[in-house]
This record gives sequence, C-alpha cells and structure tokens, in this order.
Amino acid sequence: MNDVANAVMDAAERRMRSGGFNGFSFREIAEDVGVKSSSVHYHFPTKEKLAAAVVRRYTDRLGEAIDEELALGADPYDVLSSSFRKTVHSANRMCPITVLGAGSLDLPEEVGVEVQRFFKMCLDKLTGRGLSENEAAELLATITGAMVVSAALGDLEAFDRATTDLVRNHVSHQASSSAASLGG
Amino acid sequence: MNDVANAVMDAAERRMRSGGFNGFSFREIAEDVGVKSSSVHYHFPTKEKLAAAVVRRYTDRLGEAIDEELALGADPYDVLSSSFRKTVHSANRMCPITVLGAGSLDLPEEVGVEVQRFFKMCLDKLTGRGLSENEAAELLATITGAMVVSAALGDLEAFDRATTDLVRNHVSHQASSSAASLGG
DNA sequence: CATGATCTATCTGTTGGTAGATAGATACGC
DNA sequence: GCGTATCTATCTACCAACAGATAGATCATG
Repeated sequence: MNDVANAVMDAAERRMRSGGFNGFSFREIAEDVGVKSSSVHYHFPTKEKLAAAVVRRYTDRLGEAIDEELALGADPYDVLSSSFRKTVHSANRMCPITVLGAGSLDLPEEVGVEVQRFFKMCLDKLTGRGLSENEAAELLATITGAMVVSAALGDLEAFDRATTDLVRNHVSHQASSSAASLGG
Repeated sequence: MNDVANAVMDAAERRMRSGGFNGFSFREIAEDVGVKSSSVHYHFPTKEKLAAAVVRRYTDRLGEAIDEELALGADPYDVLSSSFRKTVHSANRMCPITVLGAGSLDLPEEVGVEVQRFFKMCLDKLTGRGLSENEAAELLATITGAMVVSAALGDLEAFDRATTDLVRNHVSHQASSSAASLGG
C-alpha cells in the first residue's frame, strides 16, 4: 500500500464519518488527496471496494488496539467504551462503521460483509473475556447508540450520560460475582 | 394534507429507513407514488423540507403512541422498548430517524433540528416518568444501538439479546426501590 | 374565470466509471 | 551498457445516468 492509496482511505474514512456510503464521491476524495478522480479509481476500481477496504482497515486497527489494552489486564468493557469515547470526543465525533451500519439495509454486499465483521469482532472481544452473549450485545448496543444519540443531539456529554451508569453496574456486577453480593 | 402529500411522505420515510437523507431522490419517490417528480416538488419544494416533514410526522406519531400506552400505566421503558422492537421485527426493520441521526454530522439544518426534537422527545418521555437523566440516556442509547447492530448483522434476535437483560435489570431496580431489596 | 394540482420539458451540476495518452521506473536479453 | 518491453501511477477527456430544481402549459373543479 503506497502513500496515495492510504491517503485515499484516510479521506474516505473521514467523509464516511458524516455521510456514510452515499456521503462521499470519487471527486471529493480526489480533491482531498490532491489527485484526479481517475487516480482514485486506479487504486480502488469501484466505490464498493474502496468502502470495504476502509472498513476492513478500521476493524483491524481497532481490533489490534483492543488486544493491546486487554493484554494489560484492563476490563473488556472499559477498553471498548473508552475507545469509542475517544472517537466521540475527538474531532471526528463519530465512528464511520456505525454510520454505515445504521444505513446498512441498502449497502453494497461487499461493504455489508465488512461491517458485519466489525460488529462481530467487537462482540467476540467481549465474550472472549467471559461476558455472556446478552451482556456483550447490550454493552455494544449501548455504546453504539450513545454515539448516535450524542451526535444527533450535538451534545458530547450525552455519550457520557448514557454510559457512566453502565460502567458502575458492570463493575458492581463483577464485584458481586467475584466477591459475593453486597446487597443494594 | 392531501393524499399525494401523504403518499410522498410515506415513500420518503420508507426509503429513508435504508438510506438516510442521501438514500432517496425525488424521481424515486415520484415513481413510488405514481406521479412526476415535479409534483413532489409542488408539495415539498426542497429535499430538506420533505425530510424535515417526514421526521416531524414520525416524532408526533410515536409521541402520541407512547402517551396512549403510558396512560394505561405501562412502564415507560417497556413502552419505548416494545415500540422500537415492533419496528425492528416489522418489514421496515429500522427506524428512519436513527439512520438520519447516525449520519447527522452533515445533515441540512432543518432536518437536524427535527432529528434532535425526536431524540429529546424520547428522553423527555422517560425522565417525565421518574427516570434520571442518566437512566433515560442509557435506555435510549441501548435501544438505538440495538437497532443499528441488529440491522448491521442482519440478525433480528440481536436486538432482543441486547435489550432483554436491560428489561430484567430495570424491573429488578423498580422492585428493589419500591419493595425493598431481595438481594442477588 | 380562478385556484390547486398535475403535467412536459428543460436547466445545471454531479455521479460512478472508462479509454487512452503519458511519464517514469524496473527488468531482461544481448 | 544499451535497447526494449513491461509495469506503475498518474493524467486529460469523456460518457451516460441521475441529481435537485424551475418554468410554463394543461386540466379539472368549484
């Protein structure tokens, strides 16, 4: 992967964050990168391939980041939550895969497969650390939805309001199952 | 509001569920309804106005439906949850406002305002029945995210996995605060 | 005849995608 | 080393389709 191909993926990812699959064009990306649109086509023959490549790279990167932090013994929920929190509070403000996922009912097949892979990866990281399928699904859903709601409200703190109690409950759940119930 | 105007909003809402704001065109909607695209422009001069009108109608309808069920004394979480669950398990499979919300970073202003109104309405229904701001935010986020994740995975049951424990916890929370803790 | 609603026809701009030329690098045979 | 062919990456120029939007004609109804 050369410089231009990476720059194209960067630009596509940036634009996907706000508009999803229909939210960017070859010409816009070409302008972002500083080349002609035909050069974008040279590296990614179709829009579908480009979007799929962006999602795949995003999934791989997040997966690696999660693994690194999990290796340090961190709680799996904290890792996932703080990772998404970083996104929300950064200049990006939104996870591009969540945008694609929300509009996934008419996503090109190849892109849909990659989006599925992303969410399955997130669930696997949670269940792989002992959470039940329901717990994992609930945590992922809450974090995902918190991003959507806070973006829609234009209120970054909405993300924290939706997730702070979840942390508390999760921690107390750990405590009650590892050191017996404290009651209340 | 005459027949055509309503049919246009129906078609727009249907297409928004899968593609968001960029996921439909005047020509597609005109074809759905059986008129020419200029007739769609007659009722809704711009795409922004059409989308805003659809969101406003959707918000009003859901708000009324929630009020009716709340008047019967139902638990506010159950009402919101089962309402969205109905959407997910219907042929529609997705809430159009959630799709717009996820891609809200580049939504036309008028549409963004209506999307905000939708989510604020949901939060108000919950806090108006005694839930704290954090509880309301968490419940709304979980339901919203559950829709996104289940749509992305193409797995309707993912919605239930993400929300069933939430019901249990919420119910036991009610129980413990109204009839003393049972422990565990 | 005036109004509301629809039509035909058209405008301008953008879209994803393709064809073909060009320049520079790399590899190979002699 | 030299000429030739291939490969890589970019460009210019173009295409058909579609986008949102507008102007003006038509037509029914009251």
